[in-house]
Amino acid sequence: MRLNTKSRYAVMALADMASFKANKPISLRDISLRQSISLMYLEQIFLKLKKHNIVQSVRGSSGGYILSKNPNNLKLSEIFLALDENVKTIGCDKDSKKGCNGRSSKCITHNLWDELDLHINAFFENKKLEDLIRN
Amino acid sequence: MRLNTKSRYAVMALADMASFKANKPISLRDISLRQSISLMYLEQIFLKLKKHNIVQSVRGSSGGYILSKNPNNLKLSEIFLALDENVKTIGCDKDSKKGCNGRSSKCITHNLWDELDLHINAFFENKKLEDLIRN
DNA sequence: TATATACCCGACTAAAATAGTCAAGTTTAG
DNA sequence: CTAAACTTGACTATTTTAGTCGGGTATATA
Repeated sequence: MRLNTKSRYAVMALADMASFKANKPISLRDISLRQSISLMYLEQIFLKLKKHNIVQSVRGSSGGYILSKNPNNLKLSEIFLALDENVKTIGCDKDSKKGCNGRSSKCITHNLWDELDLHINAFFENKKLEDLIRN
Repeated sequence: MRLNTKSRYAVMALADMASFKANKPISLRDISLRQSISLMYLEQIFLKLKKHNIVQSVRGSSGGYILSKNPNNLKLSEIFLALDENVKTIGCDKDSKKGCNGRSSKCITHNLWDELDLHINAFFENKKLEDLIRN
């Protein structure tokens, strides 16, 4: 798998929004300042979050973003999915039916990576955004 | 975290050795052919495995490698450790006391990555090489 | 003893991924 | 009307990955 800064910052930014509980839209500029994340990078991240309907945008002056869901109802797995990061371990090509590593059948470790994926995805399936800010 | 081909190939190669159960040392050339892994790359991998005493080498003609332990006693976590891959999620700098992301205190998602590490490490702690070949 | 086989090991490199930046917008509150 | 804030695609430097290369050393066996 591959957890990069995009995923990490996305979770940080959303946790920031959730803990802030503003009635107003929250601007990326504010999140940028509070969480020490580059504004331009946040824009890139929120574009994806918006496309996956995790946040909604309000344009114009005094605009910003608001969470589409209640934090106790937003699974972390949804966030990773939005960033094309749906926790895939490097390993065998899941799509091709052709087997692994140029071989004609499944490789000896194939099932292992499948299990690992399940294990990790289960972790993120069971974590809600709310869990991060309760503490 | 970061699972790369080195870790993956290491597990494949060791599983190959375990399933072969030769009394003779097994040459990298044989493993290379059976598992479709470059010989030169295997050499690099086995160097590390040897340093961590996961395998032992027999030099010279008709030499090769033998497993140092019984496969039912070799945890996958040991293999990853040998390859400097002791499952670290990208995230906050664990060593520095200085907090995360240039901030003076722990970031809002700090505990999350700690938990994830534990979750993944537990998976590899509980898996033995034997588990891969029984099936 | 010759020699082929196989381990040993550091240095190097091409390709891919990451972590952003930049530029040029559009929308809308005040 | 203008400043704040979102929108979007393209671009790029740096780092990491996934190996290769080359020149060893050791030893079983013929």
